[in-house]
Amino acid sequence: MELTERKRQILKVVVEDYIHTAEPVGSRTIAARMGGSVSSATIRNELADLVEMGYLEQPHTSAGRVPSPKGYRLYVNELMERQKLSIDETEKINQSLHVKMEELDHLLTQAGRAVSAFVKYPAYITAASRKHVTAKRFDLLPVDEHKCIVVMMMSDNRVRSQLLRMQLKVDLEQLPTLVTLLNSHFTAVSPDEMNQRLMNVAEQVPPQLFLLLSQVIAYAADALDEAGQREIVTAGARALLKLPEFRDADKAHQLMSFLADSKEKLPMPEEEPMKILIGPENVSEALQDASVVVASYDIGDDMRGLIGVVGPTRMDYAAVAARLSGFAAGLTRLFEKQELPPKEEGKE
Amino acid sequence: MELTERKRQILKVVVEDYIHTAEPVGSRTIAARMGGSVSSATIRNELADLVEMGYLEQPHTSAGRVPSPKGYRLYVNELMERQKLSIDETEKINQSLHVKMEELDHLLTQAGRAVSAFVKYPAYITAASRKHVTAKRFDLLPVDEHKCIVVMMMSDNRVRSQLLRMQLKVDLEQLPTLVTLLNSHFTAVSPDEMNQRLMNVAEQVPPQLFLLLSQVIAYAADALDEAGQREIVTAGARALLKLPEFRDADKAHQLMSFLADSKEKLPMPEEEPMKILIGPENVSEALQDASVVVASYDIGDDMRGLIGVVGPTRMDYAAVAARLSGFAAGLTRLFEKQELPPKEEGKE
DNA sequence: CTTTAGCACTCTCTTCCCCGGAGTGCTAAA
DNA sequence: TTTAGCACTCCGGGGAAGAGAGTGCTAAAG
Repeated sequence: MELTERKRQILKVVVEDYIHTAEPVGSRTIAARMGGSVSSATIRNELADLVEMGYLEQPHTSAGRVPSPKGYRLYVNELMERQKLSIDETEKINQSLHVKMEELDHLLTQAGRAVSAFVKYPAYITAASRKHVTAKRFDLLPVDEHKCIVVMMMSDNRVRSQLLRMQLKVDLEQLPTLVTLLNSHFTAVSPDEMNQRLMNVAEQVPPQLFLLLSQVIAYAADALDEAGQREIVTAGARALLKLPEFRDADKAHQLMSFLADSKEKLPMPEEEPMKILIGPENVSEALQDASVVVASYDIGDDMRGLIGVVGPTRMDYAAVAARLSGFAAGLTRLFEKQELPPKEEGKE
Repeated sequence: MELTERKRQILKVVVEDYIHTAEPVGSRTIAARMGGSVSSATIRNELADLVEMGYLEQPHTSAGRVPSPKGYRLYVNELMERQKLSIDETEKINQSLHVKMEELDHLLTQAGRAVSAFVKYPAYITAASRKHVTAKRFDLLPVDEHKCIVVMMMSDNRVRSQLLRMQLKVDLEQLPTLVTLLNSHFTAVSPDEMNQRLMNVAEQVPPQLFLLLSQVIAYAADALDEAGQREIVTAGARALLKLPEFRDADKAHQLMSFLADSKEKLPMPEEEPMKILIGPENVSEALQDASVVVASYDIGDDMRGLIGVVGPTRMDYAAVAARLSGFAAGLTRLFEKQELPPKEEGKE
C-alpha cells in the first residue's frame, strides 16, 4: 500500500493532536483540522490503512487512533517542521547560560536545570569524558614545615590544588628539587603510568621526600581520574509527574529511579549533532515507553558534551528539538569563549 | 481528663501501628497488640477519650483512629523509645561516608544520598555558612607571558586556584612584588573590603600590574563568596512516590518542587543537636502535611552543618532519628579527622 | 466505678451494571 | 473514489448493592 500525501497529512495531524491532548484522535477531529475538504468517512478509510501499515494504533476497536513508534519515527524524520525559536526565546536560553564558568560542574547543573525548565521534561547533561587528561605542570608551595600546597595544571588547562599535610617534616629547601622531578617525570602521563614511575624513582629519592612525592602523586591521580570522569547530571525529573502517562506513581517512580541511577545507561549517540530515540528504539528496558532527544555540543579540542531530554513517546519533538539545539549552540559558544586558550594574540 | 498510663500505651500503639500501615487503627488491633489484657470495648472507651483530648483523630465516624500532630508530638517527646542502631548498621553508615574529601560539595551530595537511601525518605543537607571566610595567603605561578595561576589559601585552609589569562603582557619579574602586595593588603579581609582596598592601591601600582591585580581580586572575591554560601543539597526526593500519602501525583509534585527550589525555606534550627518538626509545626506552607527531622553536625571552628529528612507526618521518627544521629556523628568525626589542621602544633 | 459482651448502626470501598457518548466499520448511493 | 447513513463496539461515569471494618451505646458482670 502506498503512503499517499494525504495519508502523511493525516498522520501528521494525528501525531500533533495526540502530542497535545494525550487522547486518541478521532476521524471527526482530523477532518475538522484538515479544513473540511474531506469528510470523516474518508478519513476513516485512510486511518484503517494507516493502522494496517503500522503507523497508527488503536487502543480498542471503537477508539480513536494513537501514533505507533513507527508513526512517530516517520513524523520525526519527514513530517515534523523544524521549529524556529523566537529571538526572544533564543535570548532567554542564552541568558540562562550566563554562569561564571568557575566550575564545570556548576555549569552542567545550571544548564541541565535550564533545559528542563524550558522544555518541561527531565533533562540530563554530561561533558564528554576527557579521555587523556594528564598533568601538564606541577608546583609545590611551602606553607610551613608540615604543610604545603600542591598545584597541578592539567592538559586541558584546568588547575587543581590542595593543601597537603606532611607526615614528616621536610626541608623546604628540597621542594624545588621535588618540583623538578615531578615536572620531568610525571607530566603528560596517565595516572597508572604515574604510579608506575613512582615506583621507579623510589630509590633515587630520600625517604622523607618520597613520602611527600607519593602523596602528591596520589592526589594528582585522583584529580585526573575525577577530571576524566564523565559525570552525568540530571535535572527536573519531577516534571514527569505533570504528564498524564506518569500519573501512576509506580511508573513515575520507576523512570525517576532510572534517571537518578543510570549514570551510564542513558543513550549517548556520539556521531550526529542531534538524535531522537523513540520508545522501543531505546536499548534500556526502562525507556521502552519513553523517548529521548539528545544533542551534542562542542567543548573544544574535539571534545563533545551531550545534553538530552527524556519524555513520554508523546513528546513534543519539534519543540524539544528546537530548544535543545538552541542550548547546544549556546553551550558551544560558551566554551569557545571561555574554555579554550586564546589561539592568537589578538582575540577580543 | 487525665492522661493515664494506659492511655499513653494505647496512643503509643496507635502511632506505631499507623506509622507502618498508614491505615487508621481499630480497637481490635490495639487490644491484640496490648497482649489481650483488656477487651476492645475498653479500648474504645479510652480511644473516645483520646480523641476528645486531641491526641487522636477520626477520619470519619466509623473508622479507626489516626494520630493528630499533638499525638505525634507526645509520642516523640515521651513515648518513643530511642532506637539504638546495630553495630552492623552503624558500620554501614560510616562506610557510606568514606569519601575522598577533596570537594566539600561531593561530600554533601554523597552524604545526602546515603541518608536518603538509609531512611527511605528525601533528605537535605547543608554546611553551615562560613561567614567569615577570608583569604589567608596568595601565590601567583607564572605560566607564560599571557597566563599565570592564582592560588589562594582561605582561612579555613581550603585552597582554590585557577588559570588566569592576562590581557597585557606582564613582566614575570614583577609577579613576586604583586604577591607581596596581595599578601600584605588583601588577606584576612572580606571581599567587599578587598575591592575597597583595590581602589586605594590603584595609584601605587603600574597600570599593567593593576589590571592583573584586579583580575586576581575578582577571582578571589568570587571564590570567597562561593565558599561562604550555604549550599543545600537535596537527595532522594523520589522516595516520596513510594508512600501512600503521596500516591497522588499532584501532592508529590508539590512537595518535590518545594524540595527542589526551597534552598532557603527548609527548617534549620541551629541550637539543639536534633529537632523534630511535626506537620503544622513547620512554618512553610508546603510542609503542613509533612514532618521534618533535622540533626546538626560539627564542622570544626564552631561551625555546624545540618542534615535533615522530610517525610509524611506518619514518619518512623524513632528509626529516622537514630539513623540521623548516626550520620551526624559520622560527619562530625569525618571533619575532625580531615578538615581541621592538626591541633598539637598550636593552631593559628 | 470499671470492664465487658452484644448489637445495631455508620461509613467506606469494591463490584456490578447500566447507559450515554464517541468513534468505528460497513454498505450503498452519489 | 468519496460520502452519508447506520448499526455496533467499547470506554467511562454514575448509581446501587453488599461486604467489611469499626464504632457507640446499653446493659450486665466484676
